[in-house]
Amino acid sequence: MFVELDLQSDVPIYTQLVDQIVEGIANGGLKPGDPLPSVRSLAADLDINLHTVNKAYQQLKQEGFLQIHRKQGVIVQPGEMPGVTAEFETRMTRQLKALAAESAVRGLNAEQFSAYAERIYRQVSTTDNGRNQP
Amino acid sequence: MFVELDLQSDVPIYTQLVDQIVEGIANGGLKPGDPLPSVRSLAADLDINLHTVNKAYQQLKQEGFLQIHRKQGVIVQPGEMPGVTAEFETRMTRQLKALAAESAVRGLNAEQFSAYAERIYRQVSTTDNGRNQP
Amino acid sequence: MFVELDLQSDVPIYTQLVDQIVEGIANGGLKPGDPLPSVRSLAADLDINLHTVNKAYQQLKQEGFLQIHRKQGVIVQPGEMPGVTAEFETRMTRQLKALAAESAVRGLNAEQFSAYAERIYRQVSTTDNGRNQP
Amino acid sequence: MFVELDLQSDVPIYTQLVDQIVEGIANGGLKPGDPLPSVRSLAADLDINLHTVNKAYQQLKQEGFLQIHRKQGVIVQPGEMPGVTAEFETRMTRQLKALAAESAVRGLNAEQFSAYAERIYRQVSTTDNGRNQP
DNA sequence: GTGGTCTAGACCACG
DNA sequence: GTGGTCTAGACCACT
Repeated sequence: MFVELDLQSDVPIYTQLVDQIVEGIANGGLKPGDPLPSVRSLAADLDINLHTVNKAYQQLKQEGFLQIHRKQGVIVQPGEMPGVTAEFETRMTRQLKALAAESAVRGLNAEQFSAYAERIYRQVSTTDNGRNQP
Repeated sequence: MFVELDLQSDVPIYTQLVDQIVEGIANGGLKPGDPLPSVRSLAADLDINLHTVNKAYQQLKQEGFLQIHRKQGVIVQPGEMPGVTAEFETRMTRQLKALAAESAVRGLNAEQFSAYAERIYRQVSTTDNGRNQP
Repeated sequence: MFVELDLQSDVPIYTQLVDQIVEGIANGGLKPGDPLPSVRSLAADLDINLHTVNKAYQQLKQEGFLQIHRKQGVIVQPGEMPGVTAEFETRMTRQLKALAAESAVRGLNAEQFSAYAERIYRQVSTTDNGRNQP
Repeated sequence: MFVELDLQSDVPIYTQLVDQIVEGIANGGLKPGDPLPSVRSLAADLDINLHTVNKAYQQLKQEGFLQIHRKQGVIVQPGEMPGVTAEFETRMTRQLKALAAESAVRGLNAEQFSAYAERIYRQVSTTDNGRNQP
């Protein structure tokens, strides 16, 4: 598994898991329809609690990135991924606002900030999922 | 006071307070050397506990954005603000990574993402603090 | 628990706690990776408030001497301890300066002062942490 | 006046004042019998509160470093300075213990620690008051 | 059961 | 009147 957890981070483990699965989808490591490990096996692999993995999966299902079937197990949402929802936009705006403000105070200008954001994006999403072309 | 809190949010109150004060500095509403309300008066204003305000102030002091004096109370760091530290870069990278990945999955491309970031920056930092020019 | 507090002292309880935990690390009573009591149990043991214990733990975490995990609780920083930082040097210099000056006025000469310092050091750091050898 | 205060330090102003006067005595800038500014004039000079200066003077008088006369004003203790009292030894031991422990944890060995202490001593007490000879 | 957060109310040191 | 410290008690997120 490609997941790396930092158990001593202040970021909850299930959140780290969510983030890394989303990253996996973004960089093409996980493609629509791909299977994910079962809750039990992933928990065993990562040596964390079942509930923690389950919570991450449930959140990803709730947001439409995963499907959870009783028999087949867990798979990456086949077909269309959810687009930019109002909820996501609110969340992203709130977080970017805080980052942008702190960046500004620390001396980064608008260009530097957006260039930084773009660089991170390109690191995270090296491969293309086929619909993010200009 | 210009602070608006969302007591229902899952973002801790003291974090919201920290963010909004940083925003205040970024947009010029708070200038270096400006006084901030005492913990007691701000707590009363916002109808929250003084310890919550204190926690926010302490964090901002710790990061070098505020100074806390015995008698004069709390003021915005006069002179130079702290620059881009390693901790800040780590934190910003981690958060941007998650946002960028989710944005990519939801269909935003690199240009859209960085343009969004830049737009937020310009909203937050309308006035200029004098050193963020190209 | 090896902690002894003087509730009458003008030294804050959380500071005494911080000092004694650092001492514990210095004399080998606490080794890297060792667990510390939970805030609640230590507070109960010492008959003080859990917030006071928490404040001490947070400060030690902040300085890099402890790690605070979600579930496992609190452990002594495994691996490398933080070295001599600029802040520490500033703090130590300030305190030693005051002590040295008063010692001089009270009739101790340089050799006596440094011998006293060395004696205290050897009392405090009886065992060896493996890297303080000449 | 040779006093320099850091108003944004967490060290109380009166303590800084006490320390600097003791330093003045240690380095010979202030000799036994020398007059000190009146409470009023020193407070005016340093732009601090009368009470603050008074508190520092009272503490120094209490410890036997100053004499305060109604008419003549304040003078450095003429004749013999107080020696090493039990109270001072307790205080010095407590502070050195904490410093030594933290130094040990941060990787300084006994020699480095005592050498550091000696170096500070010699900075502070360049001139000799005539009785600190070996 | 752990730490994280918040509240309420109190006393003290500082200036 | 200010922040610093401490207590008591509560709810919540995480595991």
